[in-house]
Amino acid sequence: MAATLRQLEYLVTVVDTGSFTRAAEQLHVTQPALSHQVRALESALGGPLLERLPRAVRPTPLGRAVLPHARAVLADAQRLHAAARRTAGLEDGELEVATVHSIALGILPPVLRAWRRRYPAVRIRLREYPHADLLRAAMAAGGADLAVGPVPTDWDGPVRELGVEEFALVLPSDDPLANPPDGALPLSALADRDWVHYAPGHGLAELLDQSCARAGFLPRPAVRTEQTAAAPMLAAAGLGPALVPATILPPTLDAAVLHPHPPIHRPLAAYTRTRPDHLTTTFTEILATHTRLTAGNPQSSAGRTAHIDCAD
Amino acid sequence: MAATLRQLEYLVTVVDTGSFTRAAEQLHVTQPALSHQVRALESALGGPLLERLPRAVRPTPLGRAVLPHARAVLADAQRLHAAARRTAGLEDGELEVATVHSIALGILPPVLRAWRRRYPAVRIRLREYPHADLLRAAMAAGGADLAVGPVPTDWDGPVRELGVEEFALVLPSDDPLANPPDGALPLSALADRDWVHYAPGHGLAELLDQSCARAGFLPRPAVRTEQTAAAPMLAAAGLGPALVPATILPPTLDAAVLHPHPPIHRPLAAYTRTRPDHLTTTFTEILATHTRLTAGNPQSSAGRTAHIDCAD
DNA sequence: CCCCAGCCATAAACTGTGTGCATGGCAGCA
DNA sequence: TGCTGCCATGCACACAGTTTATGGCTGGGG
Repeated sequence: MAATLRQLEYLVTVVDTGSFTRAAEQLHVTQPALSHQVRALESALGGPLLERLPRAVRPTPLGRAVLPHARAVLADAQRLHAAARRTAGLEDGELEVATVHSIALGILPPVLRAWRRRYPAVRIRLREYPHADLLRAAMAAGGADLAVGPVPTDWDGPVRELGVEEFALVLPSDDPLANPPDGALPLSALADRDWVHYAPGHGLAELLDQSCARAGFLPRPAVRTEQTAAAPMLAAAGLGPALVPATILPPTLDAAVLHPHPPIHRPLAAYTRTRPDHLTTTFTEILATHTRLTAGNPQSSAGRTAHIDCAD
Repeated sequence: MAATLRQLEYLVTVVDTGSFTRAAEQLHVTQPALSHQVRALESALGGPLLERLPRAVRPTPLGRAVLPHARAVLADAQRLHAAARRTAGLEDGELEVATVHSIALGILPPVLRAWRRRYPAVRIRLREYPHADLLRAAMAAGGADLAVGPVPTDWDGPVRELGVEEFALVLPSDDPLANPPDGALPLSALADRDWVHYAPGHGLAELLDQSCARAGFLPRPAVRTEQTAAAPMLAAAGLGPALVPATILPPTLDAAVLHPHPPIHRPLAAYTRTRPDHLTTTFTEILATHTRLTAGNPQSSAGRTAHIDCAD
């Protein structure tokens, strides 16, 4: 009833070689098999496609009408196979990566640069979420091929741990507390300050609140920003202290950048729902290699580091 | 090993419906058949194309790379089937018609006009030959879908007779023989004239020679033209008498147009190698309807008409 | 926690399709 | 005339596609 790719290939080869016998040789089938398939195609399309002359074949008007389309179908099929090969060989394709805003700002740019240098033809598509819980939910629902963010809770797919992300305190350069001994400052020293806070639902709002709660106070918000990148800028401008991932700080920021004491860390991971394919695996390797994180496992430093709930 | 059209259709439908179950319904197959075919396609292309989520399916990077090509294949296959339908319905396609020069000049133009009015989308491709024997040989060798010309000798394919083509004598208007009684002139009256002849190998050269031989003389050529259409013009200009198919005479020719006596006819036919398809048959019907030929069968008038060898 | 519905995968049996071998018919050539 | 080349047809077999039956997993509701 419907034409098959094989039949179309047979027809085109018969026309190109000018004979059933030569086409059969070229296609490594027997002449009767070929004859039978072309006949079936003629039946499917409603009439003879080829006129069988004593020493040649000749396309009929119907055959001539159909031939260019047959060639197009076969060319498309070849492109399909070529695209599959290229994607498998990391010479084409697109990977969808989901992450939280701060990681998109801090950790991923150098990783994407390295990726682009190594696999220039494979595109990366970024999907950003304001909170690690939203990231996790979206990932569970199929929102991307790979998620990069705080280690997800109750995740039964493969998880690749990347290391821990450090947080920094940002104050104006001329703040009285801008130069503490060894550059470390307890959060409690800023208990009476108004803070550069994050908008409700932003993962770092939750992290800030919890960290301050542990230091015995509730941070009063001077301003709430939805943009992670704005926090250090606002702190530098004197709106109040900000707690930000160290990786998002611009190198040229004119501000005091201090270590919270005790340190505030957050373990990060790359995770997928199912066993990742070659493309996803390769990206994860580049990610692990080029990520500017503190090496180590939060469990091994649990005795000396504040253990925080992982949120963005 | 190789993807099949069916597998590609299955893949695209699963992606478009978002589920194997719905795709199976839409395609009128069972879900396991669909599952099995998509699996086979994944095996053929070297990896998973779809990620099976609990309530959805999601294309993998490989699947996403392949999908546009799969759609292209299916679209071209649809165009192929559509082209076949259109050609069968005389809404598309191209017919190759072989003929001799004089018929291309005289009989075919009004036929092609009528064809174009009736089937505007079906193109006609003309192949012209100087001699009916060349036409016949080319047709035997597959040179066109349909031949229109003098009835071929020893032809075992289908032959459709179209009627007989009359020949006319052309003289200058002021020729002493320009106004014979009842417009008929025996060829012998022009025995001492130099004639507008045709180039060697031109079918009408042979016809002229034979017609004159029957009248008892050999025509001396004043000029030999390769162009059939030039003959009446040269005769009108006074180069000598010309014998031409009546159908090629322009309506506005300033010349004496006489009937040879006895009349010179030539039976014409349309012929194919094998049983013609619908397109060819329809064209032949239009040809038979619109051809400006003398109705009749050369056999029925054999007693009163010079029977000539058919050449162009 | 259990039950149910929805969804996809797998196995086995059956049906449909593609292929090779054998054979025959036709045309062209020596 | 005989031989070769070429395509079509018939039959048997192997492979591919499909259905029926079954099972496993997830999510939602009681």
